[in-house]
Amino acid sequence: MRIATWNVNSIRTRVDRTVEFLQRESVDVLLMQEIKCKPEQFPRQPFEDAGYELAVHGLNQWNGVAIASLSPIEDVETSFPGMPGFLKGSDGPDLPLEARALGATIDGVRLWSLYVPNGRGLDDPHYAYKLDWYAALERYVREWQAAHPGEPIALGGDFNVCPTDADNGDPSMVEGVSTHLSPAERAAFQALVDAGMADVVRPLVPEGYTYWDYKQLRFPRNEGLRIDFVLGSPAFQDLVAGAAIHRDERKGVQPSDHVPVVVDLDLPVDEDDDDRPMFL
DNA sequence: ATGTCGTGAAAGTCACGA
Repeated sequence: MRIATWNVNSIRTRVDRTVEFLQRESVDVLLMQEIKCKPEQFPRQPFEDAGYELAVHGLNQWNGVAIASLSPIEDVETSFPGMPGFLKGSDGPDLPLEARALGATIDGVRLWSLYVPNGRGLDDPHYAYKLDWYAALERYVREWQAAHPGEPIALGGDFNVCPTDADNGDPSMVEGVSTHLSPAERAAFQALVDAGMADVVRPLVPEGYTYWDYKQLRFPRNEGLRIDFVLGSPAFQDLVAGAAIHRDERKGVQPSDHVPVVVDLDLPVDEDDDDRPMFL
């Protein structure tokens, strides 16, 4: 099974090149972020014509996540338990949830398409929201793994953090000033790793960015960021057979500012039932 | 010059988010 995660930056603008990529690369499951539309606005037909099922979660023109899959999509959740909300100018619990998480089980693998809050600025309320969001996500993955020992789960998406200095090639990003680089953000990301969710791409693709700003010739200069990841539990890690970052998707007509990150899984198959993964 | 994008609302440009 081939899984990809991709911040598409508006699916309505990029549906053709998105589906072309899926077909060209034989992607079985695509985790999308920043679809920037409501479900009724999502361009379903090109995906369905290509054989994909869809799960879509969008509330307005902001954020929005979706999953396209050749295999059936089961047990869909539009937020993870404990996920915090956000409302500009408001504080406290029980704020409205944004469309930043979509969970589903596909071929026995629990998958999440995640769009972590950007943070906007170190003094911005959105930054505290980002850290809260990470902390809640860590609690969720710990609880899920405790409740489902030995089952594979992965988090794919735009994590809006450069975990290491090498992940920041954009000179406008300054330590101590910019988000994505702060010790607190890096600790929040590392806490997911410490909860068992390893970056399964890094060992196979040690170099390369996944995002280049549209401004300032960032792509031609290769001044990008590595902020899109697939993090997997130990059972998921055991399935990983390959990975790739598709840098060329930043080229051409109307590219997203992010590129797809792909992970190949070797799913063991029960000989008595080809549709049932062995680990279930 | 935040110099590029994408969206929606009001509008034939602006505000917002990234």
